[in-house]
Amino acid sequence: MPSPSSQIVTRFAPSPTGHLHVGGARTALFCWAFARRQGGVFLLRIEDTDQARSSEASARGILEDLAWLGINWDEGPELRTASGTLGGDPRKVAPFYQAQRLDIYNKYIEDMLARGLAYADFTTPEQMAAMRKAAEARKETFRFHPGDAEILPLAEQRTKMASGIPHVIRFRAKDESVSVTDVVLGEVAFGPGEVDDFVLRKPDGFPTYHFGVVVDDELMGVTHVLRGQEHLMNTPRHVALQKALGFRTPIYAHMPLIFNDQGAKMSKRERDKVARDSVKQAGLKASPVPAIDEATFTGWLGDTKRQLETEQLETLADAMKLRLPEVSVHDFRKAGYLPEVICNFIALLGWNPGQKNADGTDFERFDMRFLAKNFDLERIGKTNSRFDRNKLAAFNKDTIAQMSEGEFAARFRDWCTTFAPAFARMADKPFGWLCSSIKLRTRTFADAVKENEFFLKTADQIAYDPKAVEKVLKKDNAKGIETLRHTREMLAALPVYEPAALHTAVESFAAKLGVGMGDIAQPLRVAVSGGTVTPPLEQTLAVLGKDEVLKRIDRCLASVG
RNA sequence: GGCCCCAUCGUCUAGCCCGGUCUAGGACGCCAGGUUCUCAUCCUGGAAACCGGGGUUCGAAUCCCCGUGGGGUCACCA
Repeated sequence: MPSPSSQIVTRFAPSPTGHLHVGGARTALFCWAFARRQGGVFLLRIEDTDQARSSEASARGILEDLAWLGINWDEGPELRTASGTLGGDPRKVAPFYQAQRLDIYNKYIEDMLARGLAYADFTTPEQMAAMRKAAEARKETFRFHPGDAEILPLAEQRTKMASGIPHVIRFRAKDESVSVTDVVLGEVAFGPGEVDDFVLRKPDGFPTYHFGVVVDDELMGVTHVLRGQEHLMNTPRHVALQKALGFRTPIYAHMPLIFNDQGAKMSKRERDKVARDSVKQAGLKASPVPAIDEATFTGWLGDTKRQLETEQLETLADAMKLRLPEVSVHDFRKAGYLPEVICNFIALLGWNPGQKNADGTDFERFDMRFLAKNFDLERIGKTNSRFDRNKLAAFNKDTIAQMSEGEFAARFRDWCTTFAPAFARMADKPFGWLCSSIKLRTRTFADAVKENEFFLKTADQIAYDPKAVEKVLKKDNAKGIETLRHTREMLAALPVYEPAALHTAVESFAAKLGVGMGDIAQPLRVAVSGGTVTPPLEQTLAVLGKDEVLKRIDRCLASVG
């Protein structure tokens, strides 16, 4: 057992303003993996200092997404899961919600005020904006750093604060250069004046991100800060603050960023864009779903900057049978990606194990245990990467293909329970047949459901694809229809509707007619599904059952022939 | 624009730190062929990259400089 002082502590500190993003998930994963590898502690802290945007619901959602991914935190808010409770406070460093730590921050503010490390600033937002604009007009970078003479004496600051005048508390920055040591990037130097008198406490009494992070990381004993490179420019501020307060400086590791396929930042906006574009293409003038009111809809349609609520957007997409690009962990879950695959894939975005398989191919398929055993900071790359959904899907497909049929059926059913209840209601036997027939052709659960919707329709809901009808049934003097008629008789006489029996029946029937399997199968496919693509014939027929198969053939014969 | 980071196939990357074994390897995708009742799987083959320019060196994808390109960041948001 390492002594407490040598134990490493990592932390993931999301702000609860929405769903967990894949970038955030990767940060959490790396923090988790590093802590595991080092035998340390992985802590979760909720940075809910933006009162307007934070919500308990999204904090909860983030906890659940992390738990689903298998990124288990040792300390932090508690969450009960099927396999136990996550989180807790063995070292007594709670609370883990920053909004509950205001007293702590204020104590440090008091101290800094008294020591002249910080000061109350009564500049109004309007004045700030004007100064910023003036600096811009002079083509200068705006930095708030008044001369000593412009800062009120402490006694005067206190009087004004006591009288209730809105103010912020600012850090009094020193005019010196700051050097940041980063495990990934190396030494990064920032010249004097780069750190300005940034805000520590907002007018509402809540700490800013910078202040909360520095105080909490110190108090919670965080030794390693792993975060995205978008935070690099914040680091000199944090280091300056730590110095002023006499805190330790943790070891920093800034990770490369993750972009979408277009090379832009992955954001919810992409989803709005896809939905908006297809609404426009469909020429819709009003919302097809009641969940979105008139004004919201037209406003959103006309303004590319506007976003719909997550719920609204999803309802709209469902109604239009649209597939939105996934950006949050929840999106991927809903689309039917496996949590272990997501972890494997995002781990590869910016890190790789640097090992080869026996056949010389790169070793890139690994599980959480492997990460917990082998993850290191040294192999984190420096270059930003694009999130390739194609490759993710390929990983997902391969993982599914390697599952046993039993495992696939269980996990698919489990997913269907929440995301495709109609499939979850299927009886065990047909569901099993369906699963064994689609396992090798399933990329995601959502795709599987979409491709196999015809199973759950009623005979009269089947829409026949005109091209398929022409090619398979009507061509060559309706040869297909003729074959279908004969096949119907054979199938009507068949007592057992199970894959093996159906297979022999169809095969020997084809032999009897002196035709190939395809000549029998294709007309049947069209009759039973409306199209030319279905899982293997015997399973398709078995899943549907005798009554349904005959009903569908009859209807097809009646409406096509 | 200031500051900062980065740069190998379309994409993710190995190799770079400790120059030669790199006619630069793998994966996803793509193309062609084969197996097959459709689709898919599976098998075989293929096209595909060291951003540019200077150095250093016998020798550079690997080290240095400049250029170019991309990205991040400049909040009383985190």
